[in-house]
Amino acid sequence: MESDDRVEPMTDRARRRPGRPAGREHVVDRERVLDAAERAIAQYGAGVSIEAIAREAGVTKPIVYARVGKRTEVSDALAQRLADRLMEAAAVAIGTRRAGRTQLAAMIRSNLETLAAHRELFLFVSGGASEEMPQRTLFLASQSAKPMADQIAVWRKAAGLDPSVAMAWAYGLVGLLNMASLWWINESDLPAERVAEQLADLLWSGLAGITPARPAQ
Amino acid sequence: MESDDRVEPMTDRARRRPGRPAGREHVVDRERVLDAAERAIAQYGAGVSIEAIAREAGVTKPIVYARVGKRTEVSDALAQRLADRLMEAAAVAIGTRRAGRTQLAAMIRSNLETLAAHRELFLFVSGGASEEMPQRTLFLASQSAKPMADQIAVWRKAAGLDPSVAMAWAYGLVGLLNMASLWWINESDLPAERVAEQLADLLWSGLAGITPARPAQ
DNA sequence: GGAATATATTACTGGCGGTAAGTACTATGA
DNA sequence: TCATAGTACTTACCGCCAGTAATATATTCC
Repeated sequence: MESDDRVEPMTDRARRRPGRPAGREHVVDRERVLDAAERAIAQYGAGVSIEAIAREAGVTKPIVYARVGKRTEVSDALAQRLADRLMEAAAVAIGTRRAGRTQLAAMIRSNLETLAAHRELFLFVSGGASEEMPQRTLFLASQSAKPMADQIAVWRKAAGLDPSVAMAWAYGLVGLLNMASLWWINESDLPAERVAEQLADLLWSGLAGITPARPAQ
Repeated sequence: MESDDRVEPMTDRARRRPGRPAGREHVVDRERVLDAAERAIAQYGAGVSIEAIAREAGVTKPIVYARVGKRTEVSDALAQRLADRLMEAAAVAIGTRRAGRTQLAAMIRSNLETLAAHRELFLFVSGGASEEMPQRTLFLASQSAKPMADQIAVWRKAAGLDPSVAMAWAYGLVGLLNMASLWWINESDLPAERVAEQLADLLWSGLAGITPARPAQ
């Protein structure tokens, strides 16, 4: 409700006249636009408009299209950033730990906390909607799943087991982490560490222990 | 460019004049609108417009709003239907099998096949976008996760184990099934049975066996 | 028969994604 | 140095769609 004096198509500060600006470089490059997109998403939520992203970057809408592309392309670029951040955080969390249950729990926890820290970005990226959702969701997931699948295949081979499960497992694990994170972020007040332990229990030991193991039921 | 004779706002067949129609019942009820929504989604994809849904139902847009509500409410109602269908299919697939790995694989397979059969509906429901995505995705997930969590808690208690893992596990499992299904539907040509076996391996026995680490296992 | 009510359609508003048209600065060649 | 081409912005616009208001016709109640 504030500052609605007339139509103000550009950002309040830094109004620019039409035409080429004085200087020889782009006024903002692709990375700056994406930075601005992240800020705008953090501020306005996942439904943020391209116009708002442009305003945050200090330019107008067509510049966003020129530097990055249409909405889905913005989303893909940010998905890449988010996936990189997840992998990086996981690497840090894993640290020097030996592979095993403890390492797994650390990885899950870092995933929970990283997604929580980039909550709206996560939603923007996974909420593209439109016709082509499947490709986009899978694209996002594949950023994390592909490397994971490689590692799984290596381990399985080393253990003398069938490595062809790698893709299904990797996508499944990514889905598990995403959904559990979404749930934890929105509806749970347990500490990240505890949820990570619970999920590590499931993933490390499996469900085998939970059924009555006896007759009946 | 064909058939652009005037504005033709209603469906081609069954044009209706404005005003209350002759008869005392609603011309279509809520369930019919939702049926039409499913057909329209199957035909036009997840990005289908409300107008197209109305047309498929043989009515106009405001009727959809009167019977069901806005787009997110249509999506929620269909999410409920899809969740019911998943549970029902799972119950049939499980049949009389005893709880165990085989039962788990049957359940996963039914999930894969049911989602594949309702591919576009699945995408419509999980692709709402907008500001309130988290609540909506979780709402959808919770339809499946809540009953699953109850069952897990029962089993864990019966086994003398901590039942507080139930929620995290249930949401995680739903996420795993959804993502793996999405991957399988779009990118894999393995038979459903094989993927179900692979995922059952993971969920039943866990990851414990895969690390090279030691003779652990 | 006429007022009140119920049930539909048509018409409109607002906003947004995406693009075309217009404007101002820079670079290049005579 | 000046004209011409090219570049990098802005404004203006189009089309589509979600959601709602205004309107038209049928039924019900007195």
